[in-house]
Amino acid sequence: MATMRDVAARAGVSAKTVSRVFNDDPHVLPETRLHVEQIMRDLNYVPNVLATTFRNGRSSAIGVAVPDVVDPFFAAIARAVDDLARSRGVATLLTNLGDEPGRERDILESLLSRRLAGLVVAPISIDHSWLKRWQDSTPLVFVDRAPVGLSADTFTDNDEVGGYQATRHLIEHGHRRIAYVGGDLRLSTELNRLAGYWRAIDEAGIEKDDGLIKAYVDNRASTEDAVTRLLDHPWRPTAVFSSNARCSMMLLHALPADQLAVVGFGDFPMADVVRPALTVIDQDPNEIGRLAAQRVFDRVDHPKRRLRKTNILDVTLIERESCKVAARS
Amino acid sequence: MATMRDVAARAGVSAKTVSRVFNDDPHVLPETRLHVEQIMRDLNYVPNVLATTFRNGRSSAIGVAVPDVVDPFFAAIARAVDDLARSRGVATLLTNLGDEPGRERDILESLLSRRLAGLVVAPISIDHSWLKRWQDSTPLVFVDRAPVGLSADTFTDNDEVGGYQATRHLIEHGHRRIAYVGGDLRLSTELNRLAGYWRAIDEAGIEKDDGLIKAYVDNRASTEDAVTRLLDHPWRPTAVFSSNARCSMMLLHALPADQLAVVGFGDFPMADVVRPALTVIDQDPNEIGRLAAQRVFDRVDHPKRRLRKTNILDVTLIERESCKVAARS
DNA sequence: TTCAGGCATGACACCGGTGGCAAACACCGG
DNA sequence: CCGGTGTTTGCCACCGGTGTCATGCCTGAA
Repeated sequence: MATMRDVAARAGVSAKTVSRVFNDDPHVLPETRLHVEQIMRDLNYVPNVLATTFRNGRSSAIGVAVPDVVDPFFAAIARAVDDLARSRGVATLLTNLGDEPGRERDILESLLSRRLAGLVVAPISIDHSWLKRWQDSTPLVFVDRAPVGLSADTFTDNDEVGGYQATRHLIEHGHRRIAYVGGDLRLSTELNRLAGYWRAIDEAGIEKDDGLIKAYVDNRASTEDAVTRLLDHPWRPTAVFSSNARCSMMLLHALPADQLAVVGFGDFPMADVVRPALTVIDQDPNEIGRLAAQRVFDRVDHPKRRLRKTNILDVTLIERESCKVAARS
Repeated sequence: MATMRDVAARAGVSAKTVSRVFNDDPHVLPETRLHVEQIMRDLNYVPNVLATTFRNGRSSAIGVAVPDVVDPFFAAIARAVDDLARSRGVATLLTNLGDEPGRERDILESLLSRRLAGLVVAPISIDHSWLKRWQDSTPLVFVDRAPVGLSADTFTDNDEVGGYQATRHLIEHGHRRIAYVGGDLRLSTELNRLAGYWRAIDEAGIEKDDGLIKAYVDNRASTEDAVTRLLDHPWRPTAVFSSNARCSMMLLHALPADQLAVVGFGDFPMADVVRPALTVIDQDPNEIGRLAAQRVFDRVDHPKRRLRKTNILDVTLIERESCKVAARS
């Protein structure tokens, strides 16, 4: 690993001159430049990014932290951020947050202490007040879920409206007994989607039944359990609103075909290929990622420009077939 | 952003003592320790990881570079690496390589110049000789595809055998006209799967027909084109071997239902839910990721231990239904 | 001839944590 | 009371680029 000083010594110049050559500083004699460039090639010189980053206190890379890259929704967000960053010649460093809210802080702080140019995060915990001290040095952009105890740039979907649309759509197809299957209700996304569900139920004058609400469904076992209970319910539902893509995918595994009408929150690969093709509320993760990355760069380029912090994106219902399963009584 | 020296000044000790407190050095008086810890809390001190990394020339994080995190196969590898690293308290930094082989070097070098503890890479280019100079300073582990022009730890699937098994399986179901649909044939994985295909075809005494080979299928348009051409083929195939999960997923979109029997290389979410459920060669990306991460740590812990570099993992056929579509003539 | 001004180049400090070594002090047995 | 040992703490240099300022040289107008 040759250093700048190694190159300098060989070339018979100072380290600073090598630095200038590398950074295309015009104040270098063409012949000096050529000579130094030759030596750099000879020694396979690669600058130590760490030293530069350390010196000026800021890296050019941006960070992305999502709950789980295996989830196609988050993978798409990460990919969109990467695409935009790449077009600006900036590297992207992606990290999994996992499913333990307690570890979120450690993971994010480990990213932040690398002095990244900015951070896009889809949070899993419910307290972000500790991030305050990082805010003035690093642009933070939240996606999917809003921060708690912190004011920061946020791009979320209109979860309440999505939940409402999905449920409303099932009601319009003649369903009155509509179940809700979702994940962790401490998360704002889940809570808002459930709120939208209740609003649609309420508006249609349907009697509320907590027995149809299956939350904290997040693995195969709990999904099967929820499905069994729903099908055994004394007044069995004819339709289900699945509140996230993970649940939808697991439901498709666990649910006997054509038993219940389904509308899912969040599109995913193959949702249009399964039979019946799944009707979904589409979230457009690419757009979220793109906007979040754009915002990071806006904040980097114009530190004091005032921008709307809270941004709620519209969701759209993609009608396929799963909503059309008959509402047998 | 308080530094160690800020803490030291406030606590009336030297920076070194603060460093010792932070690193649980036993040679600190308990009362000194308590006092310094108090000041650290007061000032919200967070150590600059960059400085430490820079100082000792090595970070504790490991890097993962894959073609595309949206591809569930690579996402699963990344996730498995992350899981193992996490259990050792090591951070993982994930990066997309994208689909331009020419950019691979820049992206990897940008990762490597961050002086990571190790790098797991699923490469997209066909020349890795330039990585030689990094090898003695950073453990490199290749997954999915072997490096070209470089000897390094490698964990790949037995692509040739997988291609053979898939094709053989279709032959056993009575098919004689079997098409191949795959991606970029410059990649060793694709090439080996095709080789396995040819071996099975050959062994069964089936006449070779290059018209049934559709390579470089990598987006929706080229998939539809390939399907159209295959169905219009004078001697139309009755089955398809799809050489990667991406292709399989696109084929499921483009292929009219029940027209052709299909066996795909690589399982993916929903492959068992679509109708007919897709028969696949299963690659177990979790195992690959786990082994690769394990190898990185082995290399870090025991720099001179001798280990088998080339590791080829067995693949297994998961029989579902798509292979059973009748071989109509 | 002289001095201002432009240009190529170099010396040096600095970013922040830490290894190596020495200093300061306590304590012990002889 | 002394040398030796051990413990706590501090000083200094270092990692590798780069910002700042200084130096030396050359050109051209006064």
